[in-house]
Formats: sequence, C-alpha cells, structure tokens
Amino acid sequence: MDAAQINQVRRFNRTVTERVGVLHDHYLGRDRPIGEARLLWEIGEQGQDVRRLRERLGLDSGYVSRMLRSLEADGLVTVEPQPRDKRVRTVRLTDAGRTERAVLNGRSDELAGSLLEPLNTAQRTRLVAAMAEVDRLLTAATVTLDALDPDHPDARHCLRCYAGELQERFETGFDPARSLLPDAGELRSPHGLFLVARLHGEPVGCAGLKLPPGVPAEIKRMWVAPHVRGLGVARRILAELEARAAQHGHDVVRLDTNRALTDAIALYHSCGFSEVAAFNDEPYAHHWFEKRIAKQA
Amino acid sequence: MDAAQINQVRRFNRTVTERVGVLHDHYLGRDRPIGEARLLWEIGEQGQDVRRLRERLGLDSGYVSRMLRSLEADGLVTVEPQPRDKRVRTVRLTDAGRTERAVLNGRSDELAGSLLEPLNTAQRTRLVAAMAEVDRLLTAATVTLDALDPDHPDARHCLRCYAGELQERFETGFDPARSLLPDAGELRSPHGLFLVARLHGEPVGCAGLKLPPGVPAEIKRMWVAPHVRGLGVARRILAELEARAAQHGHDVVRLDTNRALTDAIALYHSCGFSEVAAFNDEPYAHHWFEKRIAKQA
DNA sequence: GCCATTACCTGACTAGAGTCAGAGAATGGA
DNA sequence: TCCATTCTCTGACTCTAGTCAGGTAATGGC
Repeated sequence: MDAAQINQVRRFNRTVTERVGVLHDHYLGRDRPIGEARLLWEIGEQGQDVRRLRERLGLDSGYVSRMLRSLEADGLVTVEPQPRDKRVRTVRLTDAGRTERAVLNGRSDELAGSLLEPLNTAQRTRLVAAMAEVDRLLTAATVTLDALDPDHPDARHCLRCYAGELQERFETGFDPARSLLPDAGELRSPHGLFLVARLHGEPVGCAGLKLPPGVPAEIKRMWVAPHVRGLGVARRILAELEARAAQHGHDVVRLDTNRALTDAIALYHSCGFSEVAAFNDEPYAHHWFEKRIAKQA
Repeated sequence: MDAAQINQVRRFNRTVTERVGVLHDHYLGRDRPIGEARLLWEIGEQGQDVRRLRERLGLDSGYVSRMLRSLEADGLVTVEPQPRDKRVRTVRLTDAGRTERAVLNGRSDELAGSLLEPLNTAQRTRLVAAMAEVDRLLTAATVTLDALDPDHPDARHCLRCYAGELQERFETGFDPARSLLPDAGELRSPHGLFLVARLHGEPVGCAGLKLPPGVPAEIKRMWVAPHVRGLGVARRILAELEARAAQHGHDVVRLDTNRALTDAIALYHSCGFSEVAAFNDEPYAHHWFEKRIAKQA
C-alpha cells in the first residue's frame, strides 16, 4: 500500500479523533454516560431486541443489561419479553426516553454546527462534500462478505428481497416458479456457494454461484439493498465470485439478466463482461454475459 | 446553517467515531493506556516542557504528572528541570521510549492500512483525497483568532518570524530600522490592535491594524506560518480585521506590500482589494491596496 | 419429558480517565 | 527581603467502561 496514502489516513485519524471524537463525547455525555447515550440512540423509535443492541454496539451482555436497568430506573425505557420467544426481551423508549433522545439529537446538531461555524460558505460546502465521500467509502469498507448456507436467515432475507424487487421491476412481474432458479442445493458446497454481504451485521446484498464441473461457473440471484447502492458492494461481490470460481478451476463465469435491470447491465459491462448469445432458456432473461477469468486450480 | 449540511456532518461523525475512533484506541492501547500513548506521541523526538504537554492535550496537571511518573518508571522518558527556570520541567524520550513510540507508529500504520485494505485502487485514491480535504478544513476550523497585546509572547513570536521571512524573501533583505513599521503603541488600544491566529495553542499567524481617526485603517505586518498556508487563515484574518475596522467607524482599509510577496498580492486581489497609488513612502513597498468596507459605528 | 442451548440477568471485579485540594520549590516584582 | 505567582507533584477521590463467572428461565430437538 502507498506510504503517502497511509500517511494521509493517519493525519486524518489524528485530526478527526481529536476534533470530532472528543467533542462528540463531551457534547453527548454532558449529563449521562456515553454508553447509555449510545444505547438510547440505538434503541430508536420503534424499539429493539436486547440481543440486537448488544450486537450493534459490540458490548458485553452483562454490561448492556446493567445500563438498561439504569435507563429503566430513570424511566426512559421499558423492557418486556417478546410474546413469541419469552427469552428475548424488547426495549422501547418511553415518552421521557423520546424526549431525552431528542435532547441528544440536539447536542449532535450543535456539534455539527460548531464544526462548520468557523468556515465560510465555500469551505463549508467543500467540507460537507468531502465528509460525505469519506462517510460513503468508510461505510463501503465495513461491508463484509461471507459464504453462507442459502438457508441461513440472512441469506433467506436477501432472497426474499431479491424476489420482491424483481416482482416490482420486471415489466411482467416475477413468478419464481416460472424461472430457472437454482434450488438451494445447487448453491451449496460442493455444487456452488452463496455469498452474503453484511453491513453492521445486517444483510445488505447477496449472490449465488453455481460451479458445475466442466462448464462455466454461473452467477445467480445477485442483489444489493437499495440503501447501500453506490458503495461498490456489487463490484466487490462480483470480484469475490470471480476469485472463488477461479479457485474451483473455472476460467469463465457467466450470467443472464432482464432488460429492466439497466444498472446491473451497466455494471456487468464495466466489470469486463461481454454480451454473448443465449446459453439457457430462462424466460425472464433478455441479456446473457460472460467473462474469461484466470484459472487458479 | 443548512440542515442538510448539519445532517451530513452528523452522519460523518457517527461513521468516523465508530470506525476510526474505536479502532484507534484499540490499536494504540493494546499494552498501554491511551493516555500514556498520546503523551508519548506528543513528547516528540526533541522533548517537551510539561506545561506544553498539558496544554496540548488539555489535561489536568496532576494527571499528566502521574502519567509521566509511570512512563519514567518504565524507563521510557526522563524528566529534568529546565536550566533557565527550574520550576519548568522538560520531558525527553529515552532510547526505549523512542522504540515504544515507533511501535505505536507502526500500529497507527496498521490501522490506516486496515481502513484502505477492503477498497479497490480507485476507491482508495478517492478516500485519501477526501480525507485530506476534511483534515485540511477541520484544521482550518480550529484556528482561533484573538486580539493580543503586541508584547504578548505569542505576538512577539509571530513578529520575529515575520521579520525573518521578509529578510529572506525581499530581494534587498529587510532591515526593520529602515521600514515604516509602527511601534507597538500604534497596534494597541485605542490606536489600533494586533491579531494573533493560533492552532492548538501555538501562534501561526498575525496582523496589526492601525486605526487613526479620520483616515483609512491600515493593515500592517500580516504573516501566516508556512505550515498552515492554504487553510484560509490569511483570508480569515483579513475578514476579521475588516470587521473590526468597520466597528471602529472606518469605511476604508488599506495596506502596502512588497513585489516579492506574490501570494499576498494575489490574496489581496481575490479578497476585493484594488491597487491604488502610493499613500506612503514605505521604502520596501511596491504595491498599495485599498478596500471599501461597510462602516458600522 | 429430558437436556443442551439460548437469552438475559446479577454480583464481584479491574483498570483507565480524570478531578480536586493542597504542598513545596522556584521566580519575579515591589 | 517579602510575597504573590507559577509550575509541578502527591494523595485521596469519583465515575465510566468493561470483563468474567455463574445463575435462571424459556426453547427446541430428540
């Protein structure tokens, strides 16, 4: 990696942790420990399961429990067992909790204002644009890619979203029964694999890869959640699938797609795929692509 | 202030404190409290006075003292009284301290690397550029501007640098005795004022303003430290001086400058000053500028 | 119905970060 | 020379943040 780049990142880290980090804690934690403030924020308007909070904040279960007791004692939250599974408990904000949360939001605004305040208009615009870029790219960098079983809850979530979106976008709607969708077995070792992209632990994208011996690998059911589009997640998924296909001894990957998915088609072109004649009779496909890759095994 | 801007800044703060802040502490503090790590970093290669460390890090004197004892016990630093003023003590890194500091640096590199690692080349370039911009502008926003007495140590420091730089840049060198430099009294209330720009408590720029009744206000001895040029400090100083001149009932500010100071001349042009005929016989001046401002008092 | 597992809670800790009130030495100005 | 001030240090605190080792109730597969 480029030393000058590393250096710039380090300077950025120092400036930002000093300026933002310190202020952040100061503003937020004025009359409440930051731990609790973060918790209050993370609970959100509709409430959250305790396990989810723990996961999101990466904290010890005992620790979260204790903080919840404290918030409860202050009358800011209520904690109740879920009706379906009484082991799991759900935290909800009370009215007082909502008020407190609004106060924290106000502080957060103050802080943001204090960063912009000394700058002139042109500088503000540039700072905000640069922050948006950093935000976007750092978020992109936290997306993780894992091969999961297609029956894993996160995988199923993605597949449901995938089908839902096709139903909406295809001119003719989408009926899974009519499509050449692979069954789960085909996307599971040794016949293939299923990749799930996650951001902060939540599934935000997926793609399946069929690895039939002797013929090209095939990408199926690729999907990226609308709110993370533009972060390069699809590109990363493609690159990862190509690498895995190569590891399994394939030197060509191919895929089919529907003409309604214009953004996907543009992506395939820009990632080095070329359009080829139909290699299957998928009723929902209008375009077929393939890409030659460097075989590895 | 624009709500959309505030919002973007808040998102940035959240992403960055989570991603950078947390990691930062984790990496750095692996076998040493972050307080001490920061201290070790701030001491630097040539050593520092204790009071300076305290100032820079904004910490309680007792707290710093205790940390220094701990670093001393580990053989990483030595603390000795200054020869000139034995109340002040100077901290210096030992060889072991230097080694430890290098380790911390290495960690910092690792962290920077880990932020870039998941991204592709184009994304890395963009992230680094955006970080540089944020860094630059946040730094610019922390520069403070205060009116000080021209005899204040920070003011004197700036004036020494100012004279030194002119000596270097003017074709003919610079001899203060030959110049029409105002004496300190002229840059002190009620005859004028002296502005010092500081970054993290260190003086990084200055300018004097003469406020003679009935005639235009005059800007003298404007200087910005080389390492903060490009942050818009000079522009901020000018704006502040104009505002103060207006408050004192002036509607014109003027200044003279030497042809060697091309960057300054460009600045005056871009800030709305226009070149006028010589209004004094300053031997070192080649250009004279003035700007009409909105009178306020 | 049994038993491993899961989700949460409690109690007992540790360590880091920071504050506050003095004490003592050195300095500088009247 | 005296006295207020400056600079640093020490001791005695407080408060968060976080860890670890059980313990209890609910759940789900056999």
